[in-house]
Amino acid sequence: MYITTPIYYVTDAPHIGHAYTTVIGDALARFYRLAGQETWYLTGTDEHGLKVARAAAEAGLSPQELVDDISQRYVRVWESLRISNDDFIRTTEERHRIGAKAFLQALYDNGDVYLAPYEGLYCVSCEDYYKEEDLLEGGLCPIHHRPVEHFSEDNYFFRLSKYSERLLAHIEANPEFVYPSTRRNEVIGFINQGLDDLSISRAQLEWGIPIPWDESQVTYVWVEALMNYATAVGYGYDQAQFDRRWPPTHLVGKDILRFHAVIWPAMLMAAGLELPRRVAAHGWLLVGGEKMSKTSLNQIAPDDLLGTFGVDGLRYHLLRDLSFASDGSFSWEGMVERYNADLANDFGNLVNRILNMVEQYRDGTVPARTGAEPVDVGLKNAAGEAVEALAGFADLGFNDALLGVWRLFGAANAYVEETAPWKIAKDPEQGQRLDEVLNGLLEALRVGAILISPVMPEAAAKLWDQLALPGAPDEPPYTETAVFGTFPELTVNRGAPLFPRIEAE
RNA sequence: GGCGGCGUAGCUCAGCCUGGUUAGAGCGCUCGGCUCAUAAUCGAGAGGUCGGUGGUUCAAGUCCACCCGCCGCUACCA
Repeated sequence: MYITTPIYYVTDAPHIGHAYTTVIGDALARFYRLAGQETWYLTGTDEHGLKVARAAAEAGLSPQELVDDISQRYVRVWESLRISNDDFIRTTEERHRIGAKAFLQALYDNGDVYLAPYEGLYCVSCEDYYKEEDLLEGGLCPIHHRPVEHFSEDNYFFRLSKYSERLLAHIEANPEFVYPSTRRNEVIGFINQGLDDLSISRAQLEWGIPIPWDESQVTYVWVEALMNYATAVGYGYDQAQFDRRWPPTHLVGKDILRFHAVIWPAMLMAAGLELPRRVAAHGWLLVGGEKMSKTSLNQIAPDDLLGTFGVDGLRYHLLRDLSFASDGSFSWEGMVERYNADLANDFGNLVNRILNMVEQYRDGTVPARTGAEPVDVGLKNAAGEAVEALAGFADLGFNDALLGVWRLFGAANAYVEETAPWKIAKDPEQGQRLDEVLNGLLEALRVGAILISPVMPEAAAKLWDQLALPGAPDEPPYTETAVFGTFPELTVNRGAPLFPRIEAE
């Protein structure tokens, strides 16, 4: 399973919106690995184009210096969020340059590229094109209130129009190709209104990848950026790797769906490559709540949240409180509520109370069940259902799947109440029953650690350590390791609470 | 304007495609229990004219029409 995020444009510092996409991809990638599937997770940075060149000039840096700096920031943020990407592609890398040129050449050789004048209304101040209807009265630039110029240069065009029918046919034949269905409708509507050919080169720009057959032009940044998904896995220089990884599953924000669901597939058709398995577009992260409404999404850096919620708290919130397909609101209050209710109370406290009882009543060591005693089926069933719920990750149903996993913790808490170990512990004749109860609870924690590992790798690992289990919670396949059985006789070591409660100010 | 979507408990949402027991979940709230635990946990409960009107049907949150409110897409700003 080859999973990609968009490559992020380096004029933007990493913010919570980038983190949302990347955390989703990470949870998905970790899920597939946990399921035992070979998985390759790619993210990276998009580093060419006019805006970068301009930003570098403003900062008094060379473009390369600028992109080196910003791309490193992304690398560091993903490390701090425990993103498990297998590769990080930068479009200024040689492998991308080689691959992109090969890709362009393939389009050219297929007869899908031609030279034609690119005309438009151009504002010199903006250094940008406008459409007639976007201008103010009298043909003035809406930003600078200056007359725009009619501008024309020869560019290479990709015959996008040629692929309308085939794109529609593919989308019709593959209902899962564009997800969710409302976005699929938008894409179909867009194609139906007719596709124009796409300008894929720029003559007045140096910071980019030259057109292979005409080095006086560089590739239009969007077109070049899309190719990263192919060049990162060997296109044009390592066919064996490419064959092994392709095709990808693309995770994108709804704002860039069209590039991934129309332009990119058409390019792939022209290059003779298999289309992506799926292009999944998630909704926006809207900023609500008092503390954050004063600032914009762009200014919320993931670091601002890690101090209070921790990596796992942030990751859990992004996956549990938001629904992939629709927009969701992101608020400090919402995060605190969710953290306290699910992580501190339901889960963290469960871990703490169980380990505490094991230490108090059994000095940290509970004998393994012999198998002769009846296992309490309710707890075992709850674990089985939680394992089934996790499969929802494959359909991007993270919030529902997590709700399902949390039912196991609810069942374990209820089981504690029902069995009341603190009472049994006072009765020497019920020693065996106490062992059985505690063993079942430890086993529930062991299963839980496995199931949360795609979302909360840190907490999963800590819990695993506290349980003194060998190996790691994320060893595949979970469909076998997470089967509820007997917890081995180990001496647990209760650590600090996994999720200390956050007190409201 | 065209195309598409949404409006269900205080909050966030599921259910609607394939009409049919007392409309569900999580959080919040109220009451009760418990005391191993991070004032955590367990149980019970309150709370909804399912945006409005009309229609189809033995039966509509669920299908149809219209209306009101909100939102998305309608190409080259990563």
